[in-house]
Amino acid sequence: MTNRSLAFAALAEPMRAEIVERLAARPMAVGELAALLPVTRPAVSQHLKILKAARLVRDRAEGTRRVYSIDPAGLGPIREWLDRHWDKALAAYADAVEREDE
Amino acid sequence: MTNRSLAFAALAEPMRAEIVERLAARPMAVGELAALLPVTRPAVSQHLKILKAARLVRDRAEGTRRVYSIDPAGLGPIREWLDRHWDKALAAYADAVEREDE
DNA sequence: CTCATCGGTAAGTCTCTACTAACCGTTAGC
DNA sequence: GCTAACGGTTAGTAGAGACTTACCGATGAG
Repeated sequence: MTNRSLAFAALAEPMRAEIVERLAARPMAVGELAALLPVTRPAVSQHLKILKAARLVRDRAEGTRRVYSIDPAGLGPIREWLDRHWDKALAAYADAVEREDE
Repeated sequence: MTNRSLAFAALAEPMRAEIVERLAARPMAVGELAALLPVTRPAVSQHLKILKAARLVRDRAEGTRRVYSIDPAGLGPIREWLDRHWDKALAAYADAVEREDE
């Protein structure tokens, strides 16, 4: 699976999207996140594992706690893919309109 | 489910991402798509239904054929969401760095 | 060293989804 | 009207994944 599909799949899950929103506001530890969300800590841990694989979050050790924050790396590929294909679609559309004028 | 989550979930499926890529190159009918992809026509039809619900594709009738093309409408919400939260994350990060200097 | 806290992992369950085969409605040409 | 082509829908199945409880390793305080 491509890294881009990993990122889309990660963000498709509403709970993971909310985790990203929380971490975007400020970095947080796992237990802190779990306390704010309607799921158990292991569930949060599993979501973070998936977000990390998609390079959407990073983590750093801080004593026994692991503080997670947004990783900008995963965003690039999906932004680029979206821009590329939608631009292509618009170009193809403009092309079709032009051809109709003939 | 939000429209944004619909769009992310739609694009998370590799087969649907490929359908989007094909349609970005040029609008196509359902059977035409199915002939190019390693799945049956009903599968393509179901994928298109999901992409249409996410407003990522449109369709127009053309005789008995239905020609599908990219719909720009679904792109906006996800681009906006990505930009908003990643900008916020970067701002929060800059803020944290600044606080460390104290 | 001991014990509590923090967090990742394993096992099991339940729901969701991607797919195929079979069917049905609709349009176009003869 | 009849028939063929096109495509959406249904029913059924196999696989993925989101969640919980229970467990285990690692760090830090006393």
